[in-house]
Amino acid sequence: MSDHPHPPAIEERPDEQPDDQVDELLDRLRARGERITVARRAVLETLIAEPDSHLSADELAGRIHGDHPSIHLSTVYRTVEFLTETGILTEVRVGHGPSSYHFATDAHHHAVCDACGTEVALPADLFDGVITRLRLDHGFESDPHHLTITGLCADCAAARPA
Amino acid sequence: MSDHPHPPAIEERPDEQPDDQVDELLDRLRARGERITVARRAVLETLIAEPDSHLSADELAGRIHGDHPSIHLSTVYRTVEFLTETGILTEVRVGHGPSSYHFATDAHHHAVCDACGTEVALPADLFDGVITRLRLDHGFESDPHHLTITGLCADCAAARPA
DNA sequence: TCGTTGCTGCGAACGGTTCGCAACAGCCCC
DNA sequence: GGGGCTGTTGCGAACCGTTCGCAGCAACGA
Repeated sequence: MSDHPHPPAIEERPDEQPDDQVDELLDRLRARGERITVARRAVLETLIAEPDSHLSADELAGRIHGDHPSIHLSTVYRTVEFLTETGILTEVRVGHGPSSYHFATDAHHHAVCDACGTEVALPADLFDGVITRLRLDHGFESDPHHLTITGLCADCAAARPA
Repeated sequence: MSDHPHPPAIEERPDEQPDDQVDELLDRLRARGERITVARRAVLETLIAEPDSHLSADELAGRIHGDHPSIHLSTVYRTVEFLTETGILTEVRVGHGPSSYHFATDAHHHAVCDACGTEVALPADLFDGVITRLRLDHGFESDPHHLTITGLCADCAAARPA
């Protein structure tokens, strides 16, 4: 796999066609000696088709079933696990629910509401100070691109009586 | 301690006997009109007996079974849920494993290692800047006392090839 | 085109947690 | 201190997200 737990992001090319983006990612896999399979292509295509969403394995499988009814949920799990290890995807764990996945290019943090599950995207530099202190004081290495913090979103905080 | 949605911490009295601390917490429940039951007392006693640990529902049940073999695991789940809602306990979710619980008095954050699951306790003020920015920029209210951040602990970061 | 090897489909199993229900136990009131 | 109301418990089954084992298949190099 990689020589770094958090590989460099792929280049952003907003002018590129979705298919080209998928091919580019697949080329990266091929270059590493990984196999290109229908399931891997399908997962990438599905995520590229909904750029800003965070899909769970189950949601991915549901969408993929339209074009590829034979791709099994467990294959989706194995595929997202593989793509996460490879550094192409990032796993986001929200509360008690299922994990969801998005492209690792999409560098940002998340605030997840404990009450309603809403996710708020946060700027990538928000935790810079904290991460530096963690490293210096505790030797702890945090992924500077994908952290999740919990609390109450504006709506739920307002609705909740102090 | 604060004006935020999470209830005020109970007072710390290190000179107090464990039993007195339990009684004090139970008095708080009684004052709210909640019932005092064997299970609730047992959970509080067990957690007070191991002040710095973070026990899962299963671990709690295991310890409680020594004195109270009839207290069922599902009762422990319901009890910690109740005590968390009441503000006496805090739930800490680490990685893919089970939730664990500790007293809400014990204000600190956690860094959890993605690789080995080690928890590092972090100073309570570490996230102050981040929390302020979250509130001002996103209306998001985070619990300033109990956040969890993930990454690699010093050992695992060192063991992992660059 | 063939052989190797890794991926997939399938279903069963897993771990953590929740649920429904009848029996029980706290607490209030007399 | 004896009811009675009502919330809590014990129990087991169910649930949900996820993982696993295995046989068959398919991607890729030769």
